[in-house]
Amino acid sequence: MKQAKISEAVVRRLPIYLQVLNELYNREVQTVSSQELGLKLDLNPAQIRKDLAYFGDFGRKGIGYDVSYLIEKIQQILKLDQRINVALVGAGNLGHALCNYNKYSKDNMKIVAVFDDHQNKIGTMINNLTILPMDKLKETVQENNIRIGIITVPGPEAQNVANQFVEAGIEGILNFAPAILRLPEHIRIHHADFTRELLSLAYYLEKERNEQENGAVVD
Amino acid sequence: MKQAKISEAVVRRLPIYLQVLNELYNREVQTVSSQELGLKLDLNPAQIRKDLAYFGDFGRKGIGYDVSYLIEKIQQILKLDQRINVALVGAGNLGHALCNYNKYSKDNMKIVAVFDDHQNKIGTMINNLTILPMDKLKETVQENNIRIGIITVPGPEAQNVANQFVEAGIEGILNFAPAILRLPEHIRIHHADFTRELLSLAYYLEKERNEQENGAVVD
DNA sequence: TAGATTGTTAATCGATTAACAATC
DNA sequence: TAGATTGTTAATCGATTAACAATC
Repeated sequence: MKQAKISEAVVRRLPIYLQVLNELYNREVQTVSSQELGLKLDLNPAQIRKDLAYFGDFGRKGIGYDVSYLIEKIQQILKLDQRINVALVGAGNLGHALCNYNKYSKDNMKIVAVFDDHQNKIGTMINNLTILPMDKLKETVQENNIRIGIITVPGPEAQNVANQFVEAGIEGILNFAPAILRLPEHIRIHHADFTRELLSLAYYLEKERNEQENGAVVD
Repeated sequence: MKQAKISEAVVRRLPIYLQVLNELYNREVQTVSSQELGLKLDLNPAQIRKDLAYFGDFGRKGIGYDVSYLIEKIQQILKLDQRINVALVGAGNLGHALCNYNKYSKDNMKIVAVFDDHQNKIGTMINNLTILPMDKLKETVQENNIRIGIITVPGPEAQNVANQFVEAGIEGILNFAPAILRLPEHIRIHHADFTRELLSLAYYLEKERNEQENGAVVD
């Protein structure tokens, strides 16, 4: 309802709610109940209600939630109602992919600057953005009110890039590099390192496809 | 120590341990304590010890953990000691990026087939892989013992691709598309949808302005 | 031996779920 | 009104952390 300490688990579910709500909106569904959302997302309806109730009374008893109203509210909570400028370092394939995503995004987060330190890339274009050299990072971040930095460089370079982002005054970092980063307390960092997801996925595979008698791990 | 129910939270930390251990290994560090790991990863040392103890007695009292031994053990736990073949659908920039990663990976997970349904892409190469049409998916998966599928197509196509993976007999899916997927119970799905990370990151911006510390708000 | 650090049990903390009065 | 569904409190479940005997 009011200000309580919102746990990270709750915040991480908000974008998921937003995703399914957008799908409903596109199908012109007006109203949805926590039960229906729970079914779609494999979540407990009570959890969904509780999550949303941290931020306000968005639903109507006996009715459910108005889809477009709830979308609007969650966008506000996630600060997507304000323009948030993003910079990206690392103009490889992954960097390209993220910049492309830009074009289709209808929310207010935009990659507004791309950096790389390879001479052959500097000055070339990704979509409508010119790739800039790293020594332009700080001034660009500051002049354009850039608040989030995305790192798509190889692992060993990631810490260095992160440091430069911090130095430039960024508030949050989204890191795609397979690396552990050390950052000051006040910088928020999220990881989008797909190797983590891929390796943990492997854990859940069946024991062995080829039935080759792996002795139980006992010593 | 033995077989207990391992929680997902534990499994998701294993790749992170592996990452930091690999860094230590590269710096030729022989031994590491849970305390040191905890410092690097911002995790409680007791948690790290407990996580590892689910799978065996890997450490030595008074000494710590042997880095290369622990790497080996975690790789076994994650099934990285066996070859795991992966297929990827969606040969865009993101697909390219993941295939490139392949080259540098020294573990046993490999993307061995790439699919796309755009005529202009079919037959062209990514690294050493020829892009195949979707109607070759099932036979390729089955003939090559492919167990994991990666989805890097646009959101609206993702469910369809997922269905085809399931049909082909895949065990797990890593989904990069911004979409909610419905899948049978027995299929493990992990999300690498960066929009989720990016939107939840936005939530944490601008903390400073909200810093007005109003104590216990009760009504 | 003295110091360090594990593996593990017990205590704490936090998150999820159930239940239900309020109410549309 | 009767049926549905919220917001919220209380109960449950699970995960994290502290503490410490065992031992290298």
